[in-house]
Amino acid sequence: MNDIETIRHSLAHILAAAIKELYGEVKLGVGPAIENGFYYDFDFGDSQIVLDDLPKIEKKMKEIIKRNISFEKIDLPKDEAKKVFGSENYKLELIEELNDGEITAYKTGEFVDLCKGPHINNTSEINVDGFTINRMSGAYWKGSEKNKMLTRIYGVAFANKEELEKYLEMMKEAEKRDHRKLGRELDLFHTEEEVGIGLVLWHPKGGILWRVIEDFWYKKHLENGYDLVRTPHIGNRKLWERSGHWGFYSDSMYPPLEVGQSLEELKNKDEVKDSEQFLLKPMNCPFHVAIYNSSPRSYRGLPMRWAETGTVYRFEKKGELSGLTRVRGFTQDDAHIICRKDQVEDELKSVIDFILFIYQSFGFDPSSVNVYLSLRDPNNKEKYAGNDEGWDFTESVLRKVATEKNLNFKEEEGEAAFYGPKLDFKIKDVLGREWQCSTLQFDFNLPERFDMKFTNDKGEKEQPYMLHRALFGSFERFIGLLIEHYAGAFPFWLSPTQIRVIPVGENQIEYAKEVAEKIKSFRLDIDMDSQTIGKKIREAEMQKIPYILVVGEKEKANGTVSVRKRGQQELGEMTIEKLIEQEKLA
RNA sequence: GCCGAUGUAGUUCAGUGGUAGAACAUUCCCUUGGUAAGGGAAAGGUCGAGGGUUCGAUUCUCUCCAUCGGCUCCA
Repeated sequence: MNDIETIRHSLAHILAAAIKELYGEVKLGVGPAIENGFYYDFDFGDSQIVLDDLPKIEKKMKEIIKRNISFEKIDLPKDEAKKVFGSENYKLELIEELNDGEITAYKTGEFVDLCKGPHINNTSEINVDGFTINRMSGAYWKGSEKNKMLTRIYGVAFANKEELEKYLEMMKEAEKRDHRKLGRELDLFHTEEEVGIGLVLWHPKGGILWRVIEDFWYKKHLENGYDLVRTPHIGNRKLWERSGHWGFYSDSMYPPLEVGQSLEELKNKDEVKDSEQFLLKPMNCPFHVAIYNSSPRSYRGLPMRWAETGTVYRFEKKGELSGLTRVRGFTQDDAHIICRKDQVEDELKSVIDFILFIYQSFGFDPSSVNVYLSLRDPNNKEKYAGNDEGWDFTESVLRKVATEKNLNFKEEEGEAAFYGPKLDFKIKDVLGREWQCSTLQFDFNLPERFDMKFTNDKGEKEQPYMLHRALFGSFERFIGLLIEHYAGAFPFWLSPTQIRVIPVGENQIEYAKEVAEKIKSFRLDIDMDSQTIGKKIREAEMQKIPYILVVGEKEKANGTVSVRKRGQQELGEMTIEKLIEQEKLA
């Protein structure tokens, strides 16, 4: 029995073989198995391929599979390999990087591919109904935008037709909980071109959702020893020059506001005199550093934990924008912790605890959150700020606390920020894409550039350690993922509308108002439409409101309500007091 | 930014080389109802934007814009 991974990888070879048979002059890139399927990169040269070509390719693959040809492994010395792949420039590039002795290829009929395996023995082991070729896109050779863009063809593959169909069905279901779709259906937010792409407009229901989350956030930060700070949306160019953003981050920043003339003068194209430039902040850090540097600091005052829900603006490339998960204006739930070396470990631990607490509070199972320890690229040390000693210490202390906190993390070399190592927490969206949310980062850059100091217990000036951290990452992204996580059916405490009162007929409207008055501490409304009860129930269910209170003549006479809980049948008739007690509403 | 796809009413979608239709939503009227759609009427669209071809373009074509899926990048 073959591993599905192996089948997927073998299918990638068959895809390449099919392309070779269909298009001849194509150059091969690479073709690995991936989650749920496989892909292969091709350079089609001058000829083009479009989406409509995919069925033809799939058909050719099935034809090849039915030939029952075997996968033969071939060991090749380097020179031999270069001969075999004579005109395949991408393959030759890969061969150059391999050591002699490691080079193997697999032969499937006439098709030979550079590959270390493993593979299935024969194409007959593949179920022709278990896969489909469904997508294509561009992809840079070796993942670098400096290289040529190849055409990547994707397939999804499973052991058999049933599993494939189950997967496709699952993806269709997943699309129903897409936050962009639910955002519209539940009237939470929208974006539009006239306002600006990547800039989110939060509707009343989205606004209250945000507010509830934000209130929770403030409360928990105050409980956890943070102080709150508040900083502006724009800052003088000089600040961003000093922080290094002007130099290193300029392609992600909105261009400067010219503040030497009025808008009127600008429109008249008047000459600018004595101009100052201000930039929209892409990060809050330099402002927090400025607060720190505004007065001399003592070791006794550390750690300082300064939190701010700071709205930042980044000029993301158009093709990178996506719903709430990737936008141009977003609010980070930011905090900076400035501390002594001997405090670093405890601070890290408490941030990790805080992060885990947040996930628990919003119903995310820790196993659904992937953790990454992002380290320096050891072969490319010169591109990082700070010194070896600092990096060695911070990388090892991050690893230590992550281990002690039993985080199931993956180490990734070369993924650190230029200014320091970090621990990243990523959540998958409905389409399986990972989005970085919580992050815990060291910064060697700003303390140095802004010459941050404190006086230690020996009376000497010392540079503090600076940690950046965000729990949600950004409100936008986190709420987007939260919408998908709950499929829009938020728990009671988060629901924009918690309770809807539905009078059966117009004779109960007054009573419905009395009921509403009794529970006005909750977020509720009354559906007074002159519609059938069925219609109004349907509407409330589609809006995913947790509790529906139906009041008719009977309830009015008894001083009760008929309760319907979201997604369930009736809970029955009861008094308001009973409902609150039974359902533990607060 | 790059590769591919898509763009018709608020939403989901039909449709056509002779200037557009449905359902739901909206407004009004009738209905006052008992747990997922009661009935009727009205209103709503420079068919993404701008060029080109044509007697005539929403339809064909080009450019641009936006959205979606990837790539790169990222909270």
